[in-house]
Amino acid sequence: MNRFSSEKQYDLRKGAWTAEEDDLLRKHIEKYGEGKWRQVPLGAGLKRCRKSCRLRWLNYLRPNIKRGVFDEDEVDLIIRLHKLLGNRWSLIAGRLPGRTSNDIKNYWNSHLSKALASRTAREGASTSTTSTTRTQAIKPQPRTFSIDSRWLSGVRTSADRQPQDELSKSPMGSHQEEPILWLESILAEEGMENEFSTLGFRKGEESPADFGTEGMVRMRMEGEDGAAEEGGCYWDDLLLDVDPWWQSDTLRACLDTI
DNA sequence: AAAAGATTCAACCGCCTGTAT
DNA sequence: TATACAGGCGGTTGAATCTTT
Repeated sequence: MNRFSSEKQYDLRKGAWTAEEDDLLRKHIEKYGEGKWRQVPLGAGLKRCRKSCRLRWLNYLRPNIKRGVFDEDEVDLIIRLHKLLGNRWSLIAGRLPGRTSNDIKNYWNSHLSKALASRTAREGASTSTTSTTRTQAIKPQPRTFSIDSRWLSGVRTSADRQPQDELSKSPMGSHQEEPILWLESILAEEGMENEFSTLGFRKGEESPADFGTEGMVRMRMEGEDGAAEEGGCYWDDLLLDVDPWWQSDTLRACLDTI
C-alpha cells in the first residue's frame, strides 16, 4: 500500500469538483492559508484526499491563474525553455506568470509536441541527405544546493549514487563544452558575482567555479569560520539556487541564443 | 442528424525527496 | 539509523467536447 492510498479511503470523493466543493476549499484556504494539506479536507469539510485538494487549488482555484489560449510569446518561451530544461514543467511554469505546470504540460502534449514532431519530420524529409542533430536538454537532478547542503557536508544523496555510466549519459556529462560556455557566460553577467557572494563565495577571486566532469561544478567558498572550503553541485542546482537570476531577464537573453 | 474518431484538459497515480521523530 | 509522513513532481488516464464523415 502506498502512502497516498494509506489515507482513509472510505467515502473519499473522486472525479470532477463541484462548485460547492470549490467554494469550501477556497474559503478554507482564504481563512487559513496554503499548506498543511492533510488538515485541509477535514477543516474544509471536504471528502477529498489532501492531494486532490492541493491539486485543485494549485491548478484551478488559486488567484491570478491565467486561463485561455497561450499567446505567441508564451508559446515561444515554452519551446525555448523545453529545449533548455526538458519536461521540467514546474520550472517552465515559473517563467510564465499565471500558468500552471499542468496547463503547460497539457499544452505541450496536445499542441506543441505534435507540431514540433511534424515540423521535424518535414525538415528531415527535405534534408534527408544531411544528418540531424539531437536536442540536448538540461535535465536537473532532484537535489538542491546551498552552503550547508548535504552535498557540501559530504553526505551523498540517492542522486549522487547514480551509476557512473548514467552520469556520463547525461547531457551535461557527455556534452560539456556548450554548457560550460553557456554557464560561464551567465556567471560573467553583470551582477551575478553579487548573487554568488550571497552563497558564500569570496569576492575578488578570479573565478568561483571550476567546471568539472559529469555535470558537476566545483566551487571555492567561505565556511562559517572564514576558512576556504570546497564544494560543488550540478549545473541545474545552480540554476535553482540563483533564483533572482532565474526570474530575471538574463534568462531571456540566454534563451534568445537557443 | 447521428455515429465515429480526434482532441482537450482536469484529475489521478506512483514515485521521489526532505523532514520529523 | 530507520521509519513515517507531507509536499511536490511528471506521466498517464478518461470523461467531456469538438470535428469529421
